Amino acid sequence: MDAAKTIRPTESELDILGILWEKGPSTVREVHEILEQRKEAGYTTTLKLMQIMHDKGLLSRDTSSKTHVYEALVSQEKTQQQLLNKMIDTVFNGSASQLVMQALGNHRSSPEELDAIRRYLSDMEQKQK
Amino acid sequence: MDAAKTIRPTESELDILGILWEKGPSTVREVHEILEQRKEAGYTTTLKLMQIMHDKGLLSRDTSSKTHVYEALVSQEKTQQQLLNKMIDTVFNGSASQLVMQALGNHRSSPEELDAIRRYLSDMEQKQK
DNA sequence: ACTGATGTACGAATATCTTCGTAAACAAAT
DNA sequence: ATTTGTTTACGAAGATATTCGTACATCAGT
Repeated sequence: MDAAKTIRPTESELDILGILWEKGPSTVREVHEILEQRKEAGYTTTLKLMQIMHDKGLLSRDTSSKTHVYEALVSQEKTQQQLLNKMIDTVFNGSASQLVMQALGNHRSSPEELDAIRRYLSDMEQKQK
Repeated sequence: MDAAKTIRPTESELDILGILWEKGPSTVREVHEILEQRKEAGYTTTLKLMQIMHDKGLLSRDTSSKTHVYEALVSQEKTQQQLLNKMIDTVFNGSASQLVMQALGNHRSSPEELDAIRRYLSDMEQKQK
């Protein structure tokens, strides 16, 4: 199956990846400052975590200046797919549409978002014909 | 925030919950037999896991006969919501629609499923008016 | 040169998850 | 009654993840 390695970030790693995807390349302090707003965390904890992620190949690191700059090496899209598929399989009885409806009902999206989804569905319909 | 306890099943626990949601109340052996088809697992491992889940309050247990019968105590819907929200927050930049489109593109759903989603969207539109 | 602030490296303690061996209880079959 | 197979209970080892203290390096301001 996946000769391309499976991406399995832990919870904490995902938190950090999320920040890096949004902010782009960042220092430990920048990541930490955002992380702190969401959860209790010591600075060295964040540092260690990011070092481990670098060891695992999840992050790249630019050490040219004293303060290192980290960047996500795994793509957000691949990770999303990976997690979605796993979730659909185990929690949604294999049905993607079940997941979709749950997601829409839940977090009620803005009208703009719903429109985007409608357009997306129309496109898919076109292509099927 | 969530005075109602947060549900945080582990990976393995989710596998078992998935089976119990689908099959309903089951014995360890029944669960194990299905689990085995998907992954390497020893019987006592499954047993232990289910005992732990019972301790945690994730499963109920009927011990009236020698062979105990377990049942999921956490609802599939609540768990789905919980996991979805977490995922939307960390991996999808807080955008439910981004998740939805990724899910639809991915696992391409059957025409019937897509129709169901369209109907669902129309319903939402109605209610907004 | 000293001080304080900020950074990395490292190691280790803690917590959590996962796996399984072994023992004891029990029932069915011989 | 003894054996065989199935079950639960228990404990502990092994794996993995998380947290943080401490030491050392570096730089800016005094």
